[in-house]
Amino acid sequence: MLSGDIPPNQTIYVNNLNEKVKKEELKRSLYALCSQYGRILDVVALKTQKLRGQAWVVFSEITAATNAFRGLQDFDFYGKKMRVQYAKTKSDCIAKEDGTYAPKEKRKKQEEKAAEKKRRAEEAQQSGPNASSQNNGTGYQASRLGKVSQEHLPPNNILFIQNLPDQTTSMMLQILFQQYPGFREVRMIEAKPGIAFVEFEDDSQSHIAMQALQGFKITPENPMAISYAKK
DNA sequence: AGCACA
Repeated sequence: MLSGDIPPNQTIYVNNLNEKVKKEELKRSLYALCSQYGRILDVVALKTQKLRGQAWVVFSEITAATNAFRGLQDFDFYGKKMRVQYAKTKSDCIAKEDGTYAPKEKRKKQEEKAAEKKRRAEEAQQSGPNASSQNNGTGYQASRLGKVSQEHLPPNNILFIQNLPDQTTSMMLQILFQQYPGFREVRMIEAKPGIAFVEFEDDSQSHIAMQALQGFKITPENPMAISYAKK
């Protein structure tokens, strides 16, 4: 039996993800990586025992999901090969769009879970540690835009990236830029948020990556501005 | 391995 017997879906299910990556960074990196294949409506990732190492990326079009499905199969992501499938069911945010959203089932499920938990708690008659840290700092901050200087500079194997969101990590940039041949490294400066340097082996390779990722949005608010670095 | 929507 083939494992790819799940019908196409505009949501892809990704697993074999590196579980050490924090949820918010994981979501942002997936957003950034998957944006190349089309418009993304949502990225869902939970770090519960059952759901860590997995994520769902919801595209606005099935064709985009299909391209991501193919293009990202075995993609090296935080040191592990991404495994991509179609999601088995429709995402809530899609159901919400076409009016088929049925919150009742979910509530029922949640009620069942809650009831079960309560029952167990009552039976055990014990007090356990409350480790429910719901830190949802979904902070899409407005960028410190100001002056994104775009003067014309001579070709350089090093690229200068501006207008990055605050939470950008060098790993996130590596994931994006390493897809292009000749990639060497990313350098970020602690004291200077919002910018980075990305080095390639030569000018033509840096040029190709610049063309490919010019204006690329790590978050919807932050199209990156790429130029050659000054010599 | 594991298919959810805090």
